[in-house]
Amino acid sequence: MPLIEPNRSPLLLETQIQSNTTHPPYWLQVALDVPLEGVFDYRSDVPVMRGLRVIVPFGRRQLIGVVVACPDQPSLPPESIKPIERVLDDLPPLTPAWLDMAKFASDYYQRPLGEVMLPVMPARLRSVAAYTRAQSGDGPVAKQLAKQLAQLAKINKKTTVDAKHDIAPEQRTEDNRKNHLTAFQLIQSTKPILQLNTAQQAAVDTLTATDDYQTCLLFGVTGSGKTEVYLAAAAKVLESGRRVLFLVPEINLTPQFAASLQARLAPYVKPDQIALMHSGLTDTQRQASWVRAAMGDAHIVLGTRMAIFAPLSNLGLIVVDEEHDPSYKQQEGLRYSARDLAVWRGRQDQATVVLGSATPSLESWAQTQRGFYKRLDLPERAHQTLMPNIRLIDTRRADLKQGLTPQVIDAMTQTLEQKQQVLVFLNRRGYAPVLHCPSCGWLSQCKNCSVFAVLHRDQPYKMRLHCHHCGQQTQVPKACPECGDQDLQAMGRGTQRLEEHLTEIFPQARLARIDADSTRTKGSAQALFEQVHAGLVDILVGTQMVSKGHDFARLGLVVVLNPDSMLFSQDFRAPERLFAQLMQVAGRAGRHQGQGQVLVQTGYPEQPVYRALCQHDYPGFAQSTLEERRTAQLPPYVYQALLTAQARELNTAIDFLQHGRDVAQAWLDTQPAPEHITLFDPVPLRVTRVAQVCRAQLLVESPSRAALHQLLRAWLPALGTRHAKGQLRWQLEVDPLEI
DNA sequence: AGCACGCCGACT
DNA sequence: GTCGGCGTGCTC
Repeated sequence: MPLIEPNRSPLLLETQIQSNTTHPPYWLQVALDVPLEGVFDYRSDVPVMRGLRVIVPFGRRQLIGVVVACPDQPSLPPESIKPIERVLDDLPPLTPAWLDMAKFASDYYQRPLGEVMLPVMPARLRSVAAYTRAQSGDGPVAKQLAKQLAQLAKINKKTTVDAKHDIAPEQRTEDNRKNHLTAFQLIQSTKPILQLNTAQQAAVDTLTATDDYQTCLLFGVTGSGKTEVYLAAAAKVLESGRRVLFLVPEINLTPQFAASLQARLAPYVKPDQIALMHSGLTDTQRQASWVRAAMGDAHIVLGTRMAIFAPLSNLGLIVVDEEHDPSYKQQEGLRYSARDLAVWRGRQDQATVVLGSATPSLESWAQTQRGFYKRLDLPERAHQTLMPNIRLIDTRRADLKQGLTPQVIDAMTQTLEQKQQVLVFLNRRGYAPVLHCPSCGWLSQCKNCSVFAVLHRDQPYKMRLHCHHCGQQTQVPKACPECGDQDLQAMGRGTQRLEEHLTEIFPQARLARIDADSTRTKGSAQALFEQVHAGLVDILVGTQMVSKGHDFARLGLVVVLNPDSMLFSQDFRAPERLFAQLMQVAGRAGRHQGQGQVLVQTGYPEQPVYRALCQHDYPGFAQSTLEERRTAQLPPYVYQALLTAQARELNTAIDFLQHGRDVAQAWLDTQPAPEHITLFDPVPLRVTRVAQVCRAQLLVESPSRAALHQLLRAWLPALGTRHAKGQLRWQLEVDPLEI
């Protein structure tokens, strides 16, 4: 018994049965969440639409799968094909466009289709147990869905009767209420769309000029009003009845964004038509959002990378805010880039895609130069505030006091005298990166990992050693484990130690520290940020946590300490990341009045990345960096895939990769143009061992995407699922961000 | 990945 | 005599 009226969603009309067969048995291809290549054939007595979920027997268990095709003929002997158990028709079928996107992701990232489709759905929509617990009929999910759908109907009715005010919270389910809470709180701050400046208006005009596919790169410095452009474009798209998908890098940014969407788009979208999707929600909340998207009741979906899989139809606009942010790349399971899928989805759905950033990824920048993306520039700050003044302080000949140059201390003193706030940015948490014995040279190495255990001081005089890779915490030894010397020393500086030093230098100042340690408990980050906003903090010490999204009204000075460590990593993308990071931190200064000051303490002031930073010259930086990438044949001028292996013994991993390399080489030797592919040698990762497991990798490169994927398709099946007798795991990453 | 079958060690 | 260790084999 369907829980929704058959014609409630237009999707049901669009997705007619694909099969030409008009009599049973009907053959179905079903994608299942199992690590096996391909899809699985089943039979059914009734026709089943593509995109519907079904419960099927699989070996000795039952699974929920998605019907992806209804072929005329099965691909196996019919007698070996089992019948499906049940059709789940509680939701509209996933649209052909959605299924196509999943298929694309499956091919592109080399994962079985079912391992793409099912894990992106809320857990209970893919759990057999949730459907079969109660006898034949409605399991908990069905009941829950029925409730959610009834709620939606009620909301829709209410909002049409009384469109001005939202319904009272007590009429909602608990889940819906939680989902909407942040937006409710800010609804009183409703403002109309602001007057746009010329550049903003031009950007909006371009974004809304076509109903067809286009990708635009919105390039605008912090404070140039990118959000206004998104909102104005979204308003136009919503007005035309199409849906909008907003992607943001982090969960923390969704409440803020939800509030401004709701406040500023009030004339175009009702609060309950905005659905959130991110990993901070409970499964029930995610399910509610999923259902609203699938039913066409969500006009805006806002979320982190996972939201790219929202089952929205009729998409008109996809916004990817801070498109350069590495968190758009999933780092386990299906290793997708939500930004790249957004572009693909936009083309599929004939929607406009807007990628926004002050420091675009060089991949996206290169796409504008190739003419694939349109570049839209917002050259100035929207509220006529000045760009921050960025200066480099050379630490090489400086007389450092607790790691701070006299210039920095003077600037901080002045800023504090003017009753303005100072942000000191140090991307290194803990007290000190390593504990050291001066007499024998012992260092606090983690025993599970090939890194140093970091010294932490959570309360005064209460130290411990903490490994940031495996999480192990140990007591600080009273004496050197090697030579027994009792004079162990903390080497270097983390945020905790910096905070201590700043208390000594500025005893009258009120300090706060925001890093992963000080914000461990739920709500503490919020509380700390509120203190800063309320002016209860003079000096804020923080890691990259403080660099995103937050707009500090009274911040006059930003000090950046020891950024060089970020520059000298093996990764060719290090300068690009450093530029983006520093630009973002610098952008926190002086957003509301006066000119913000930014001081960067570095031992390498001649590095091009710092010079470009001082000039606020992203285009120049991008130009020269892309030139280097072209010369060195690095992305975006070549495409990469990375095979990584983990095993107890490093050699097990290396041997597996070497074997993989041999297999690939053998295949290449049969090809007409093997020179298009470069196979590198297997190498241990920079941090070779983590939690007693050794990791190694093998890089594969090609200037031709097609050639690379041709290799991957031939290669992966030959690597085998289980390998070696010892535990060995491997995975492939297409377009790796870090190598 | 699950889940079962299948043969070898210390326990009520 | 059994409970349970995890090796390997299969899943439309």
